[in-house]
Amino acid sequence: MKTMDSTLLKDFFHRGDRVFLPHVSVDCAIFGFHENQLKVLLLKWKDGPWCLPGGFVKHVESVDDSAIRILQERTGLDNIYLQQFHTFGDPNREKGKKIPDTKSWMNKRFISIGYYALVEFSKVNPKPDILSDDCTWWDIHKVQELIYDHKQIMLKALDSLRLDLNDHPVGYNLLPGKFTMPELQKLYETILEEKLDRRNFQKRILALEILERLKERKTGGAHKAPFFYRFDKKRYTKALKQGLKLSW
Amino acid sequence: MKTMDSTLLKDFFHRGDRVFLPHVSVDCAIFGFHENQLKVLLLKWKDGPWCLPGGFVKHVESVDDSAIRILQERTGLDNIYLQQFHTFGDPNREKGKKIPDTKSWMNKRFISIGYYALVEFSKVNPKPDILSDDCTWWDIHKVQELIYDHKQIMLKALDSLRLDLNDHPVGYNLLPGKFTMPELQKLYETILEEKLDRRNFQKRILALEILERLKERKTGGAHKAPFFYRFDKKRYTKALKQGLKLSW
DNA sequence: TTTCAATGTGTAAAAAGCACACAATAATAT
DNA sequence: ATATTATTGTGTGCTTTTTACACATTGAAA
Repeated sequence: MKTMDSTLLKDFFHRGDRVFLPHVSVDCAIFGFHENQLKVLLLKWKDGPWCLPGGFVKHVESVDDSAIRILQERTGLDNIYLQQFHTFGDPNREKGKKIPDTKSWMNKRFISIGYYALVEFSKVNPKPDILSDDCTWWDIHKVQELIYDHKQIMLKALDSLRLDLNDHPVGYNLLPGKFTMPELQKLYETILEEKLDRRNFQKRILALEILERLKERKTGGAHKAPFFYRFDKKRYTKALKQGLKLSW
Repeated sequence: MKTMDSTLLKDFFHRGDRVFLPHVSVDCAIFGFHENQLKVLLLKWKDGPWCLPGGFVKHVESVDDSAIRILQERTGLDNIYLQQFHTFGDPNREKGKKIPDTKSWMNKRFISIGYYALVEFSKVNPKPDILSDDCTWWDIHKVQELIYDHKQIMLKALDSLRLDLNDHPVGYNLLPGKFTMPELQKLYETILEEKLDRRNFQKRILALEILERLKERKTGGAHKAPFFYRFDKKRYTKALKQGLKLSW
């Protein structure tokens, strides 16, 4: 196994540019929601720093498809909510880059196309890539130094997510199939980093007419049992397409 | 002159990739406002179709700087309002591409980073590039077929501009130093493709507190002379930075 | 059975958005 | 000169949305 890995790796560094476009990469900020906190999926390079999951664009592959492939490989999920948000093109963005093979295509300058993804935390099966030996969730507030400009990319992804909250509903991609109103509110509060009024939040969200209240209540916690809700997939999709007019 | 041009051109096709990154291009939708219409600056390839002004990224140049350079070359202007809005990465986006030199780097697949720019129409000095023989303003509604996916890029730029109207003021970059309220309103109406109520528009815009009314009025037209206004640069810049909360 | 903390629901006040009317005026026509 | 006309400047009441806040209900725990 180890031999195969290192053969693969050597080949990748040596002539990866036969498969992938040189100078172009894709980086993904994958967000999940767990225990009332927004999490981001990070990789740890073998004997190196943490970074965002990323990869390269095949010669006959759209950039969107590259992102989809990368996400599939790291999370095991298809059909992920995905948004391209910015392309990072500073020639010094990979300061400190040091690939063993100095002549490798990998040692060249890369422009990176940033995507953010929203996934259901519990469904993700984190898997490291060929360059890394760890792949785990981090609380977004506990993320320290990341490689290159990845911290900046992550923060811009978060900003974009916040802005998107103004014209897209987001819960469908981050919450389990059924959830309570307080849970949905916590999600919004976490993304916005702002406390919202419980009653007004409920009114606003229900006014979108994309939620369906179930007969079932969530029991187990102390205190009064809240109702479960689920998204009306059809109305939700419609709302996504035509855009909402919220303003948080 | 002709010889020098063709030498340059030949060199550009042959070994332009010594100067520029392969596979990466920048395309710009440059918008201006003239005679109550939104205009876009287009180039016409020698014996070919119309296209957006574009170019390539030098090996030691940020993508933003490439866009700034391209804009400078086409318009003669520095300090242009510039927004990166999307990166176009479909492998078939340049369908029908046919560069004479089949082995040229130019014949390879390109991923294009889209920017839109807002400029003061009257200050622009349109200049064709090495590949084109015409560079002129087009009414955005009269733009027909463009090369590759450039029409789609232009439309997405317009969409992005419309969205940006919700959190940025825009007039400063598109209007002359002093202008009347009806002129500013026409600009908004043109971008939004929607008629607005004169009185409510004025109230909303003035409430932003980024305008300064001058003593002077615009004379010459028939009927009552409207006041001139100008943007308070300081407040305008502040509003740009911190973002507005409009919703058109 | 009482207590506690969280949920479900409603209502009044404030703010923002919207529709609309009338007076003032600069050029033009008479 | 004078009247005409289209456009600008300004205000006001109505409607809708947002915001602030109160009270009854309820499931688990003490």
